[in-house]
Amino acid sequence: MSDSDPRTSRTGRPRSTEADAAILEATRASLVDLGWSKLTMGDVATRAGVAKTTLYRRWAGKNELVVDAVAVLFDELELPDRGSLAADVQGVVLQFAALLERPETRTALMAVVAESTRDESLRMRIRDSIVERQKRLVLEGRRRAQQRGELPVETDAVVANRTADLIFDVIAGAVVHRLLVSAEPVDTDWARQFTLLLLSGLGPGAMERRPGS
Amino acid sequence: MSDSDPRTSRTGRPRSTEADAAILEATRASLVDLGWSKLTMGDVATRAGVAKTTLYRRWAGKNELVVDAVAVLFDELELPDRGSLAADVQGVVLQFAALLERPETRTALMAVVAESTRDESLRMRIRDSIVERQKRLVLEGRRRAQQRGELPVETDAVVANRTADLIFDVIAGAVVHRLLVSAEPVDTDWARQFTLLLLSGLGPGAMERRPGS
DNA sequence: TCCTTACGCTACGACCCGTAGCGTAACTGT
DNA sequence: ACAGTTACGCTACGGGTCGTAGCGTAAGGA
Repeated sequence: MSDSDPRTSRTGRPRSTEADAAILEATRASLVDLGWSKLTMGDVATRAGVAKTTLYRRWAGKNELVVDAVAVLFDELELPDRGSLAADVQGVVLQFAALLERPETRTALMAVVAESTRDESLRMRIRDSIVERQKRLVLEGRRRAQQRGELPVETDAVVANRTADLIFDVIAGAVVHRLLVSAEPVDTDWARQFTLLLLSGLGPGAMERRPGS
Repeated sequence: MSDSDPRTSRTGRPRSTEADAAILEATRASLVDLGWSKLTMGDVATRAGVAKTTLYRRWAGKNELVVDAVAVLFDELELPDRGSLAADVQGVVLQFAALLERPETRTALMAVVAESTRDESLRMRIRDSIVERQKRLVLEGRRRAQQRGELPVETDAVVANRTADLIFDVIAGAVVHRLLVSAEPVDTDWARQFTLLLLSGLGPGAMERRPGS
């Protein structure tokens, strides 16, 4: 976020929160219409009904602005209890795919990641506002599976954390790659096949001990 | 590639192949130094010792140029027989990771993918010059595993193809996500853990029937 | 009321874009 | 050898975006 700690500045005119919202909304809209490369600060300012200088007072540039504009979209991901680990995984895969189908998300995510390869602070910004926030889904899903007895209870906290990171990268990575690189759809069939692979692996006999549905 | 079919134009001065190579090389260099957003056609031309107009005679713009400049990097991936499916997977994961560690690759791949979300022809260009070409690794690895008896021989060709696509997305996606989004290293430990997950899954008892290290 | 900060607006030099026009270079067929 | 054809390097151009500075005004706090 554009650091707006109320304790830092108590005096003077406060920053307009409506402007903040309008700018982020305008950024997403502009992203849909123009795409990343043709998105300009001037255009966003016009759409938001705000002066261009106001944008630069809050964000250093295009990168930071877009990260903030898109980060909130990921918060809508949820993990309703579907009764089994397989169903939960499949559900979150389809949800994540639906999120990435939205033009502002797919465009912005990849573009910002691309830019972050040369910008350490931007990379951390992405990590904090997007990646770390969504690991909650993995942790929640695993917790439930353990309660159901579908997964062994991890004793070593370090190993447990590493495993959660791994699973997160595998799920998110596979969906992103399928959708944005391979350019193929993520439908129910694919989600089911992927879930099966994730739970059972492709080792010998994997296809025979298939978990429920 | 910049369509250079020798049959189309037999007469006149031929296009300089040295210039082609110099331009692609200069593009990669500029990508390393400046990153995607600050890379300009003029800069590439200067580095290549070529007129800017020459670039536009061969490529429509930045996107197409960068795709061609980076595509060849992926061809260096190989799959030497390491004796087991697990070892083969682990090997290709590390190789792919090493490729993505190179600044020109990581920057370019993500940037071009981002741009492709709004450009159908660019998406196809990526699919053909990068994605499809590298599926050979999956097919080769599975063929070997089947010969060793590690995997069942697929009878249905359609299913077999779908599975190959899935595996490709999972492997490539996980590595890309780990490196570029989560911004964590892909080392031997991670590769081993990932391989174990891919082969055995995370279902009940998966960790006990681990395949040969 | 004074102080402080945010806002909208305008203007600016710097840079990059993509194209046009020109003269020259390289290769081909007769 | 010569004309025909295509690629090249170079220069110049209008159009657009960048990021900043300066100004007067608006909105809160002491």
